[in-house]
Formats: sequence, C-alpha cells, structure tokens
Amino acid sequence: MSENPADDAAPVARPDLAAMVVPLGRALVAAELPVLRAHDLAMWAYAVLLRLDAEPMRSQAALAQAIGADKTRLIGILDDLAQRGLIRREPDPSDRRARLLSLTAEGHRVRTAVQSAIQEREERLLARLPEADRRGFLRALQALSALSAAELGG
Amino acid sequence: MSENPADDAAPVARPDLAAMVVPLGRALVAAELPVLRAHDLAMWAYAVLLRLDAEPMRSQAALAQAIGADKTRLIGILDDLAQRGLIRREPDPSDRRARLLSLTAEGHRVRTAVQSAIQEREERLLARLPEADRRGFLRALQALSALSAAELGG
DNA sequence: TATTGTTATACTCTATAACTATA
DNA sequence: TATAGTTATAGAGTATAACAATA
Repeated sequence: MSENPADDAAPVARPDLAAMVVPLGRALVAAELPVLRAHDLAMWAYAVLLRLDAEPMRSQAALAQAIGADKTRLIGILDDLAQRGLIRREPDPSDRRARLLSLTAEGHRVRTAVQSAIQEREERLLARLPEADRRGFLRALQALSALSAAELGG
Repeated sequence: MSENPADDAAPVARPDLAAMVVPLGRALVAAELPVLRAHDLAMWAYAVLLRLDAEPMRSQAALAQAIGADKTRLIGILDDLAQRGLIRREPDPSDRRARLLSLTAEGHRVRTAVQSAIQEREERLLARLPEADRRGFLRALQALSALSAAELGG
C-alpha cells in the first residue's frame, strides 16, 4: 500500500523544482533592481549590455532573439542606451535596413561596474551554502541553463 | 592591471545567478503546463491544492499570503476548485467573515496525481546531471528557497 | 472602527498587427 | 515581394481602490 510514498497521504520528498526555482528567481531579480536603479538601467537594458559586450550584433532582431526579448520592446531600450552613449547603433552599409549594434567603451565600463556589484551580492548569498553544495549548485545551474527550453521540457 | 579579471575586458567567471535561474524557472513552468492542462488546473490552482494539502487554512487572506498570491486573484480560482469539489470552503462559525479552506478527498487525489506526473518529468531532467552536482543542486535549492525574500536580498 | 471577502479599476509587461524604409 | 525597424494596439497577469458583510 505504501511502497510508493507518492501514492499515500504523506508529503512528498521535496517541493517541485519550479516551486523553488521561480520564487528564487524573483528574489534574485528583486535584489538586482536597486543596483540597476543606481545606474539608471532597466533589466532589459542590462541584458542588452551583457549581450553586446559578449559579441556585437548584426541586427536588432538578432539581439532580441539572443536575449529572449520581443523586438518591439527593445526599441525604447536601444533608444535610451544609444542616447546615453552606452551603445553604437548604425545602419549596416551593406544593407541599410539593418542596424549594427555594439558597446561603447563607456557601455563596457557600466556593464562591468553593474555586474561586479550584482555578483558581489550574489557571492554573499552563496557564502551561506556549504562549499560542496555551492559548487554543485553552480555547476548544475550552468548545465541546466545551457539546455534549450525544448530539452528542459522533453 | 589585470589582477582582478572583472576590471578588464575578459568575460566574468559565471553568468549572473538571476540570468540562469529566471529562464530555468520559465522552462520548468512551461514543462508543467501540459500536465496541469491535462487535469484542467491553472498554476495558481495547483499551488492552492499543494498548500491546502499541507495544512487547512483559516481564511483566504492567509492562504493568499502563504502561496505569495494576491487575495483578489485567488477568488476565481477558489470558486472553480470549490465548484469542482476539490476543496471545501465554508464560513467559520466563530467568525462568519472568514472562510475555512480545506482539501476534499478528491482534491487530495488530484494533487497527488499531478505532482507525481510533474516530479516524474523533473527526475528525468535531473538524471542528466552528475550525481554529486544533482545532490548539491537540490540541497542548495531547498536551502535558498527556505530563506525569506528579505534575507535573499540583504 | 476594523477586518474578510468581493468587485471594479488601473497599471505593467508582453505579444500581435499594421506601417515605413530599404532591398 | 520580402525583410528590418518602428509604431499603435490589444491581451494576460498583476496590483490598487472602493464596496458589502460581519465583527
């Protein structure tokens, strides 16, 4: 009758992954917001700086897809970043429909300052975990987030 | 000049936690949705079943706070669950403003069936991780999700 | 008056559709 | 005609404010 505990009234061995991961993600985002606000950056703007620092992009559509954003919502973000001199945004000479996107030196500086502040906080949080769990957590997290959404769902 | 790699152009050692956790959460939720849909349950309805199975609640406000939902959005969910006979929802005789909430036997059955299906999928995902990382991941996740949002942010 | 539940409303984020310009 | 970018619009999810019943 109780060979499989999940069939009985007893609580399951662990909460669902989503029930732990989603609230954790919300809390991590909430912890980032003050840092971003201090640099007057929206969350998506920060995502843009990170992506363009890793690699310049050939078009806004490519950038949108790379960071999982909608291309229409990116426009205001890019307007702001370009106006503040954090990114370059110029028509591709070989196809003037597309916009070549890259980070300026100032954009790189801001990106680095923000990420340092964010990861400093994160390290204080991770320091509360036992060393072995901490390493396993980070490795598993990087492995899982490298899988495509399709693989995670299958 | 390059004693601290974060000050230079080189990429940082790891992505920000939120940048890994939030998309992972989204993917996990997306993986749950087909299971929930098969049982004709909304995500919040499932959260209600889980919470009430753990412990009956003295009021809708208490339930809302316990699962991190807005009390106004819970109402339609509770209407549906009560109508389908998955929960009991009766005025507290000692304070008829409040509604006593608890799971019916059928509600418990549904909760167990859904969670089994969900965790079955999750186990297949976790099986892709090395055993040590998997254990560290789950332990760290449970530890972090037990911290309050305030602690995570501080 | 304070609290529980409810309804109505507004706001944010996101996705869809229509328009301009280049090709 | 097809594509990149832009603008305008609509939808989902969420939070806020006002209301009715009970204490």
